[in-house]
Amino acid sequence: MKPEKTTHSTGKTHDSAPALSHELLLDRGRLGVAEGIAAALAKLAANAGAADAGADPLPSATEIAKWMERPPESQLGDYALPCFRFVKSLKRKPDEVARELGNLIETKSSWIAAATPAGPFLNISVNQSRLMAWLLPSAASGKIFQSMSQNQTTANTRVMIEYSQPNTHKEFHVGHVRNICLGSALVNLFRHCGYPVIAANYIGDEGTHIAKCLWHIKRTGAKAPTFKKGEWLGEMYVEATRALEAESAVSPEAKSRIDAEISSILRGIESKHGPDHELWRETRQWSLDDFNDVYNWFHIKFDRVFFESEVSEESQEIVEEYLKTGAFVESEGAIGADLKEFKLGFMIVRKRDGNTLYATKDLALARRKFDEFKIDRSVYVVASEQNHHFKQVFKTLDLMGFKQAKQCFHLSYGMVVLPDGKMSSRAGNTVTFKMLREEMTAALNEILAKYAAEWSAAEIATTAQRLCEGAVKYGMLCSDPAKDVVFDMENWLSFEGNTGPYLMYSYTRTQSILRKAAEAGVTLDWAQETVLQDAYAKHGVADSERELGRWIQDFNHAVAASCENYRPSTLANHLFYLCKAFNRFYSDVSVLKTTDEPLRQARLGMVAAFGATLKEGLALLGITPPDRM
RNA sequence: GCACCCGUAGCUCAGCUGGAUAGAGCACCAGACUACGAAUCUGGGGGUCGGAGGUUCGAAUCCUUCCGGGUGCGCCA
Repeated sequence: MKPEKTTHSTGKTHDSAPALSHELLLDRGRLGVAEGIAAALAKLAANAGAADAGADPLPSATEIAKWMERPPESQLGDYALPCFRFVKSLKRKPDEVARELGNLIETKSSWIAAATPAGPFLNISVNQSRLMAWLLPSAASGKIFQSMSQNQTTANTRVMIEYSQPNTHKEFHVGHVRNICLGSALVNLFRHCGYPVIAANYIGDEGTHIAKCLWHIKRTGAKAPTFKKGEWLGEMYVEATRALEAESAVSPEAKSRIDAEISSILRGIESKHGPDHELWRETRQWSLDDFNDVYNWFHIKFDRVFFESEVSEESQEIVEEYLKTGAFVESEGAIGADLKEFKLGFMIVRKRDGNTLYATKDLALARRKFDEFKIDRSVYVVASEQNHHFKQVFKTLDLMGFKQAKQCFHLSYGMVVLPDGKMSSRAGNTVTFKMLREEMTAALNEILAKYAAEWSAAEIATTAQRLCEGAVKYGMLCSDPAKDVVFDMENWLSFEGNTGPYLMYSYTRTQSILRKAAEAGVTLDWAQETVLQDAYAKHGVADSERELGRWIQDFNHAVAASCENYRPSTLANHLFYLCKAFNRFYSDVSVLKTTDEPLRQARLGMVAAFGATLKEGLALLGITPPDRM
C-alpha cells in the first residue's frame, strides 16, 4: 500500500492540523474495506457513464477510509459509509447509491464479508478472521503503534512544548499538577506521532512575590526545616501575604514603610550581591530541589529549563530594538504594543519606572526559542486566566516579524476545583501537591495492606506509588482541558468507573492471564498467522471479541486525534472504552479454559494485543501500571 | 461596558473538521463468584443536549441572538 496524494479540495486547513490522516494508512483492515468500496464505486461510475464533463474524480481509498464511520449499533456492521456525498457526482439518490454499491461490492477473498444497504448508509461487515489474523499480532508486537512515528510531515516540524512554569518561593498546588499532567502527555503524544519535541520549563525565579517571602523570613527569623525546604518556603509565602495585608491595613504609614522594605529587598536581589541576593540564591535552590522531587515523582523530564532571571536583560534589549522598528510605541509614559486594531488593547512591555514585565520576558523567551532552538511550532501549556495575555503575545510576535508567531499555540486549561467549590488560599482550602501525595498514598497503603503477607514491602510501596500517580494523571487528563476539573480524591481512588485505577486493574488482569499461560507452558506463536485465521474462521468471533478488536483497531486514530487537537482526554476516553470492552470479554469467555487449542491461542493473542495497546496508551498519558494490584 | 471560555441524566463527564434511535461512570434498584483475583460483569429506571431563531437531505455539533456561570481587559505574574 503506497500513500496516495491527498487533495486539499476543501481548502479548509486547520491552524494546527498536522499529520494527514497518517494513521489510516497503518490500518490495513480499514484500508482494505475502503479499497473494496473504491473498486465498487469505480464500477458504479462506469455504469452511470462517467464521461460527464466536470464530474468529480473518483475518490481514493484513503479518502473513502476517512469517510467511513462506525455504525451506531455494532449489530449493523463494522463500518458505515454515508452515501450523501455521492449524490451530485452520480446523480442518484443516496438510498440508490447505497443499494447499488452494495450489489457491486466484491466479498470473495476480500476484507469485506457483507455489505448491506440501510437507507442512505451502506453498512459493511469485515471479514473478522482475516482482520484478527492481522490485528492481533500487529498490536501485540507493538508494530502498528511504532509506525505512527514514521511520518515525513511531522518529522520536519520541530516543536517546543513549554509547561509546568512554577514560581519559586510559592506552593506547588493541584493546579500545577494539572499543568504537569497535560504538558507531559502532550510531549509524549507529539513524540509518538513523529515530531521532534523539546520539552521546556520556564521557572519564575524573580519578582515581587519572592521579595515578600524573604521579607517575612527576615523579620520573623524563621528557620527552615532540614527537608522539604521548598515546601516550607511556600508556607512562608502564604504567611507573608497574610501578614502583609494585616499590617498594611493598620495605617498608611505602615503600608509605605512595608512597601519600602520590600522594594529594598527586591533591589538587593537584582543588585546581584549582598545578603539579600545571597538569601535569594540559597532559598531559590530550595524550591528548585523540591520541584525536582515533584518531577521525579511524576516521572517527567525537561530538555531545557529556562529561568525568568535569565531573560530579564534580554527583555530590556527587546524594548529598545523594537521601539526603533515601530513595533512598540510610547503611551502615557510607558512603552508597549498597540493592539487596539486587533481588539487586543495595549500590551505594556516597559513600565513608566523603566522595568519590564512578564509579557516582555515572554517575548524575549519566544525569540530565544525561535532563534536558538530553531523551532517551527511553540506550544504553551498555561491556565485559561492567561488567554488574553497569550493572544497579545502572539499578535505582538507577529508584529515584530516572527513568522513562527502563527505557529504558536496556547493550550489553555480550566481550573482545578474542589467538590465543595473553588480553592482559595484566603479561605485556606487549597490542596498542595504535598497534601495530595500524602493523603492518597496513605489511602492506598491501607488498601494494599492486605498483600502484606504475600508481597515485599518494596513492591507494595511501588504499587502504591504507581496507582497514586496513575489515579492523579488520569483524573487530570480524562476531561476536556478547557473545562474545570473537580479534584475529588475519593472518586479518583474509588477504583470504580472511569478512573485510573480501573484502567490499571484491567491491565493487571492481562498480566495475570499471560503469567498463568506461561506457567502452563502455553506460548504464542505469531509466525503462524494462519492458526489465528483458521481458529476464528472455524469457531467464529464472539461479539465481545469483535467489540474489543474494534477498540484496539481504532487506537491509532484516537492517538492522532488526541495529538492534533491538543486533547489528551480524547485518548483517555478511548482507553476507558477499550477497557470496558476488555472486561466484558473477560467475563464473557474464559481464555485459559478454552478447550480448542488454536482458539485458545487466538484468545490469548487477543489478551496480549489488548494489554500491549492499553500499556502503550497509558504510557502516552504518562501512566505506568503495576503488574498486579 | 467589551472580549474569551463553559452550559448534555440528580451528580461527574463522553459525544464537537454536521450523519442513523444522544452515550458512559457515580448514586439508586435487581442479578452474577468454592474465581484466567468480583478493584469485575449483566439488566433497569432516569434527557425538550440552557432558550429561541437560522443554514440543509440531516444540527448536541456550524451561524445569529438571548439567558445563566466563569475568566480576563495599560503599568501584577
